[in-house]
Amino acid sequence: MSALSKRRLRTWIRLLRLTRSVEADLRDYLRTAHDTTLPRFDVMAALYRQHGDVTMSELSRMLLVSNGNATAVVDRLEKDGFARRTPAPGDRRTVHVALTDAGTVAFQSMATGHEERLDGLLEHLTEADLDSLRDILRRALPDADPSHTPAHAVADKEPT
Amino acid sequence: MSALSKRRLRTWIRLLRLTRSVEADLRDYLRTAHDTTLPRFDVMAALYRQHGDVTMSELSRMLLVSNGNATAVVDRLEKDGFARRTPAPGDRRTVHVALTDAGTVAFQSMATGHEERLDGLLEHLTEADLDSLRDILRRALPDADPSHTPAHAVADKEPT
DNA sequence: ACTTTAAATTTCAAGCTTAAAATGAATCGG
DNA sequence: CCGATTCATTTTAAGCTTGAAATTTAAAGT
Repeated sequence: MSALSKRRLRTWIRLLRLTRSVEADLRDYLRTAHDTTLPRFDVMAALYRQHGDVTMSELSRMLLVSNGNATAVVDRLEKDGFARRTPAPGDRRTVHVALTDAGTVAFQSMATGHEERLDGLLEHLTEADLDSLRDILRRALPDADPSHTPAHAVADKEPT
Repeated sequence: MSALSKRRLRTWIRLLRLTRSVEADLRDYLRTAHDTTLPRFDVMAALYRQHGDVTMSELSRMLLVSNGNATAVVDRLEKDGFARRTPAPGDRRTVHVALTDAGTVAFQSMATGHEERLDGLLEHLTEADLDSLRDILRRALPDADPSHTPAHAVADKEPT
């Protein structure tokens, strides 16, 4: 196996190390400060962004999780009063999922803390680093489907 | 919230998108080609690297997973005959975990396929990209503890 | 109308993961 | 030696996640 392939493996391990430790910190923040979890937050973020009328299929595609998984997390959010399912008019197979008012309020507070926390975790990344990363990640995932945006996505409509 | 903080959030989302889709592909490969899972592979990779005498605590630190999680995955590997627990001489609290011969053989074949697969997934990353990424990821995780190497780590003793 | 095919969602079993509590063992200060 | 603390691991309960099978509905094709 080529030296380049070994370097790719090393880089992949580094990438995993970063995402896992950042996720561990965010998970901890969400648990202690908001008594919630990362998967719940991800779903709420996706619902908040689209504000309303997201189908279960869209949800699982956005978050890159299985359809059964989306069902389970939405079930729990619904039980907590943070999300609501409504039958889609016109197609009885489809349901529309949305945040409730309580869910929206709860999410906004979570999102602020989440962004602050993340900002601290990535404080050593400069504008130049973010530029490079954007280019590199684009190159790594050339077939990126915008509907695959995996959660957290609270921010930004600004030009990339 | 600052524009920089919003950019950090966007970058984080991109990073997650990449790691999730790469993980999904590797998971699929391991399942179809080797009838195993990513967590099992990660544990086997850690054991293979150290070849022998890894404690449960070291394992969970290396993989950035909880101690209870390490227990569960090692339990299953042991049941499959791929890993072995032996009491540590001198300290009756501690156990040493190692791959069995069968585990070693199985792992080597998985690791080859895993590296090839990953090489394909990251084929668009050039040497220059890998250089940049190494520097950026180092900056992002300045307190990186080398014992936190999260799995997969099969390759490489070469200089970083 | 009827069969087939595809689509959206849920259900299910198995496994993964975490945080917290429990167990058992070593260590340390008195 | 003793009590307290710390350490290594396992256990437990709850929740997460997947892939596959099952349901239900819609859309075609005949």
